[in-house]
Amino acid sequence: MAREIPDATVARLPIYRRSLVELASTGAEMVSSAALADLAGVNAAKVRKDLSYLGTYGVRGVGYDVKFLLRQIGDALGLDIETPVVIVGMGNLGQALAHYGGFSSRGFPIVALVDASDAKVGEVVDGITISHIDDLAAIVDEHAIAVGIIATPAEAAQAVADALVAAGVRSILSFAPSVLHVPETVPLRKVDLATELQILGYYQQRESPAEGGNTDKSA
Amino acid sequence: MAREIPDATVARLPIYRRSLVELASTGAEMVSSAALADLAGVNAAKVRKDLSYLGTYGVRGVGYDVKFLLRQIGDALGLDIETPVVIVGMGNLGQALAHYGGFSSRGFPIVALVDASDAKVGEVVDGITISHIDDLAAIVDEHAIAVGIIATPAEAAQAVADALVAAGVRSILSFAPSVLHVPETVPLRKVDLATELQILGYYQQRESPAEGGNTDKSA
DNA sequence: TACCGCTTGTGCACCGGCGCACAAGCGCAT
DNA sequence: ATGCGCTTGTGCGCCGGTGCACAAGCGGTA
Repeated sequence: MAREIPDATVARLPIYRRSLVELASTGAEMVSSAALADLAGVNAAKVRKDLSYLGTYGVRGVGYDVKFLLRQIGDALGLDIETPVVIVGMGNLGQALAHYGGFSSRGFPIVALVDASDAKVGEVVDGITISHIDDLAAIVDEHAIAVGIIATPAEAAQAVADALVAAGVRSILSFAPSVLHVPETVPLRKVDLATELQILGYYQQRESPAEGGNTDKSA
Repeated sequence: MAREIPDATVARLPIYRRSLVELASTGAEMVSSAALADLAGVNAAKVRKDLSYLGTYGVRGVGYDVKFLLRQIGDALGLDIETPVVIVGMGNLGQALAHYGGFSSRGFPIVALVDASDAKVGEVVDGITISHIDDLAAIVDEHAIAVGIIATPAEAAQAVADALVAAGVRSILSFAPSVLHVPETVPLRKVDLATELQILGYYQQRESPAEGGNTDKSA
């Protein structure tokens, strides 16, 4: 049960999952590591090794059971239950994220929106009324919110992160272009749009022979 | 001149840059690797080694010249000139990205917006009129666009990527949750919002003692 | 001029990840 | 029942990245 899954593998599991969902919708029952590797854009050996961390469920000479594998990956990622999310910061990005359907459809329903500006509080976005950040703790508690998304300007990000942690959120996804400090027990991931472009700039300028150095090197 | 900067270092340069801009605005002239490391949330030795790839510009016993370092990093990332960007896909995410000021302010002005839907074409977002995707090649040519941002649904992403490459875009940033294939000469980076949440799900479920396994492990 | 404190630059050992390549093993056909 | 083809599971060598720890070197002071 207490399997230790390497970070690199964890980062790929959602990709496999996506590919498997697609496969399942075509009616496929079984899939080989080579076929899955092709869909996910990675090496076949890597697929096999990654899946072996979930426990071994492949059948030699045949492949993997698509549905079973989907359940295994879902379990590993904790997707068996819905994980409520709050978005902090209702600027352009926050509003777009609120409208973005990809979260809810993948088990991360957005149940609350929060902003610091009185002008925004009370406004309704995508069916949810924006609350004031001062009420964050109560909101997190009420909806049993596990994940906080930070979509504020950089200056506010650390204070928001602190507030989210204090309110009991268990992990954080930040879009703010700043360094954040959170307790070790709170997983934190950062996505910085401008940084991504700057990285591209380097490789583009070099007429790069290689990929842009992403976490996953897949094409 | 033909310095080979490791991928991991390139990914950190924008972070350093951000920290240095902040520092410069406080009037600081010099900065030590330790101070910069603190701001950027990384190890001091790593900072020194990273900067050494730019050529050596630190002074022992003193530190680095903030302005000079900023220029060095800017040069390495190709930020000396503006890099025009086109956004493809004017759904929620595309519109948010169009409004997001962080791109233009960092040397990546958004000069064109494109969509496949006739309903959207002609609409004005953030001062730019949405064009039809069929005109992509002409638009890229006219504005000398170097970077394409894909903000379409997964199904359309590969076709858009192909069109961007054919139109002469030199690098691509994709937000579509799908695997994309592009020529080796075109740097590609991917950001998948739902994937990020799923990864968090794993660590959260494990009451992780570690960070979320980001590309950069900094706090 | 000589010394001292501070900071850079880097050699080195370690670690995680990658992917080749092969043995182990399943199922089907004969 | 036997054998064959196909696919998994993994050992192993390799490579990039990391960070400690130390020598090299600058500037200010006496």
